[in-house]
Amino acid sequence: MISTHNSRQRQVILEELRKMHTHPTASDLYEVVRRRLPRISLGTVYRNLDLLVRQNQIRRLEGYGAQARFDGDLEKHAHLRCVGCGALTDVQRPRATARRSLPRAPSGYLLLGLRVEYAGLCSRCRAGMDREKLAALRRAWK
Amino acid sequence: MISTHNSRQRQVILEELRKMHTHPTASDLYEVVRRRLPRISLGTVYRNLDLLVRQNQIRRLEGYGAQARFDGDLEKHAHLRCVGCGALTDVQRPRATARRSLPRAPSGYLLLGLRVEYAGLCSRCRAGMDREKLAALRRAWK
DNA sequence: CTGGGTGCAAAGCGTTTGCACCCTC
DNA sequence: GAGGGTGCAAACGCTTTGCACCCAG
Repeated sequence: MISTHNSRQRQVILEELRKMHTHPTASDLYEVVRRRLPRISLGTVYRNLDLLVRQNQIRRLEGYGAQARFDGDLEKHAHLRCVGCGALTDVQRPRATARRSLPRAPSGYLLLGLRVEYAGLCSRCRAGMDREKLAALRRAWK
Repeated sequence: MISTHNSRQRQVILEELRKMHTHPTASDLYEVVRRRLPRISLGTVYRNLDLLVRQNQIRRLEGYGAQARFDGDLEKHAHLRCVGCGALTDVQRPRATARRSLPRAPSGYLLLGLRVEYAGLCSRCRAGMDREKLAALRRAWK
């Protein structure tokens, strides 16, 4: 991780992301950063998030849902996503899913690592869900 | 999975997806289906893929990269994604990442399951990559 | 004849990019 | 004064949607 000079905007983006534990989208973060830098543009937020990801200073979380989310915490942890509302929560990754649980790589491939994401329902989404729909969800994830 | 009547278009989309093992995007599939139904529209492909996903007849694969990909194979398996070109390959999921490797759910949450995705480099992408970049990739996935 | 499904085109939405300007070194 | 970074707005790419039409039951 080559640490280059950070512009004021980049610095603030990084600080704010590290403070948040909600895995914000680019525009969530834009709203927060705007309180300190009222003239910043959304484009700048995107550009700097990209740069920070490339420098391994933050992580981009992709997966269900269209929008990318960002994580300022580089410590090893997994995410639990509510399949109802999309909320992301940090969880400890169980030992069983350690690095050695890699499969045999198909020929020619170099294996780098794995990503694990858990799926669940937060209490709110669980409450507002009828029996039938819940059963369908359980079946889909069986 | 309530099996309702499938329109001709939906039937062909499902058949063609099940034949393919490339985890096509919607427009990949559109091109293929078009050979059998020249007047079909991309919108119809999207609508039917959505419907089939909701009916648990196929799976939508999301993750790195903007485009969703679809999988007609419902058998339990994991995917290996080339971080260079985004290609997806099926891999057997090692036993270590079985259902029981679920973490303790945060309070209020109902855990449904987990998704595992492996990251790697296909031979082509590996070949065209300099030492430095490869080292950075290894670091990022360590 | 009725309703779900379709083709078409336009709109939507998150993200990227071209460009002129503006700092900082 | 040179070059990276910025604000702004337009463009982009994938996906969704409104609408009139069509066709099977």
